[in-house]
Amino acid sequence: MTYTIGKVARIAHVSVRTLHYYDAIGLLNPSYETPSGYRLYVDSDLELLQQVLFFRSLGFPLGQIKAIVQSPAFDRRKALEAHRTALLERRKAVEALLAAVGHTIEAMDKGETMDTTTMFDAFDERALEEHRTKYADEAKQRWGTTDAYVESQRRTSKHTKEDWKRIQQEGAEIREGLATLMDHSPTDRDVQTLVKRFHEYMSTNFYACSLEMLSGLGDMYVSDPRFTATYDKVRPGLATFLRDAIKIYCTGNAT
Amino acid sequence: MTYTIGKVARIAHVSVRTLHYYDAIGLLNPSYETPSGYRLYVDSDLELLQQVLFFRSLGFPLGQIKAIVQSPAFDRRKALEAHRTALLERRKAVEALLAAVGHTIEAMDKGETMDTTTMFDAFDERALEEHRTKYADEAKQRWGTTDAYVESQRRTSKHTKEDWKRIQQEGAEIREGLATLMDHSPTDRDVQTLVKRFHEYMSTNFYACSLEMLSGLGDMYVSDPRFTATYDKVRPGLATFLRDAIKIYCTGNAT
DNA sequence: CATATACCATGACGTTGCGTCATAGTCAAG
DNA sequence: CTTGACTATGACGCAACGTCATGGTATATG
Repeated sequence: MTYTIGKVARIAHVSVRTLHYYDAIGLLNPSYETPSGYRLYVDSDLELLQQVLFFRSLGFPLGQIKAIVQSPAFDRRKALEAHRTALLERRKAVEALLAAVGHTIEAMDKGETMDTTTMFDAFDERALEEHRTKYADEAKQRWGTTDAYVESQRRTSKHTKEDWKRIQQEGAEIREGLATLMDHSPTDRDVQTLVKRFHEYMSTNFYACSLEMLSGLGDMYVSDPRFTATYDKVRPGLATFLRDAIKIYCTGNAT
Repeated sequence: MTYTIGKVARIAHVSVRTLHYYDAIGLLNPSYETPSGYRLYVDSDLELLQQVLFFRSLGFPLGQIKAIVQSPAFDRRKALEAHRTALLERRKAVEALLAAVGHTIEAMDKGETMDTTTMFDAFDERALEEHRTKYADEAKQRWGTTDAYVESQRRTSKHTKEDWKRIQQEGAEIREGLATLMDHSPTDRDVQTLVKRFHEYMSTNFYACSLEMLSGLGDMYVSDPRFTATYDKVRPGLATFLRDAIKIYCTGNAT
């Protein structure tokens, strides 16, 4: 019993184009063809197609499916586990996006409007939020408390629209100040004074910031593109400069 | 102050190619260019780029980003909500894949091997599982019990490798039998006898199957491509035929 | 001032899995 | 013999760039 391409399409509920494509990429070549060049599929072809569709339904890319169905020795079990891992990562990625969108909506509720500057804020604030949560999690694990978390919640959620404008203003001032001092060494007295102000600024407006957290924040300014961009836009290299200055500040103030 | 494309790329941490692309699609056109055709970006361009990257980081497609950043009147809030909905769907899709992969791995553990026939089983079993769970959920909602679920778990998880071979064998027999009777009416006595056997087969080997559930199963054989393919491969039109026969069986046996 | 080097431009192909024409040959029925 | 249903190949389109390839430009240096 042989089937023309259209019949196969109807039986398996795929489009003719799909079968054309699978033939073209060598995933499923019909066993026979008529003198006039029509594709003819047989039962074993249909079974192979079922397998293909099965793995497709699990989200495997066609390239892998080809490897899986065409070599019986292929370790399907391992492929499935690996695929599961990949899917878990995909889910994590989507969840990160969801969190980001959620934070943005929140930020909009606070600011009501969305001009250029609040944009930046929302952008940076997301990174900041992640940083804080990360530390809060670690703190929770180490000390079994959620105090830091609770406290920080209190601090950022109480800000009014006016507050935000002021906070953002002061942040810009600090950045500008640092930018004009970039020709000096990060150890420079004036620079260190600004870092101190930055530390207080963070602690006052965002969340109680230990020296350790501040240090981590400095690293993030260099490693997280969201922050780096904001700082480097004021003056290229500013992010790195601030991180170095923070490191020195933290070392100098360590108990 | 103007920036060449390379500088912008470094500041914003994107590739030159990306800026080329954004220029090409009209998402971000530099404000000036040198006599020799070099792109020159100004500060306002950088700010626009920041906005673009912001929305990109939320997972928006560039086409939408273009609309968002280029018309100030655009309702960003609504766009965000809509995007959130889309992300939720994406997460659901990934989770469905994860469940499917999980089921397959389980099925492999049961069968230890993965020949052609167990493949089908895993394929169909997934659909079956979804159907059962759906009904279990509804049952839970209606009667506040999880009995159906628990019972089915007991029923399917107790099968040995031998059992599965037998079950699969009987399933094939029923399908074959129905296929040879397809020229008759679905109301035919022999057909109805086979449907009864099918009902018992399902109840014995899978889960207690009320007439209502059986009827739903019949619908699924036509609407869910995973089942339809399995049945139509035996003989095209078999899925529909079985559904019709099931309907009649259910009507005839209704209390 | 000529050259080496770093930076810029445009063009085009590759990626993933098909959908969607466009053009043209083939087959069975009336 | 015509018509309509079906088939074939070929090629563009989509999303968001990465990655050459080819060639002009700006700048620092010997």
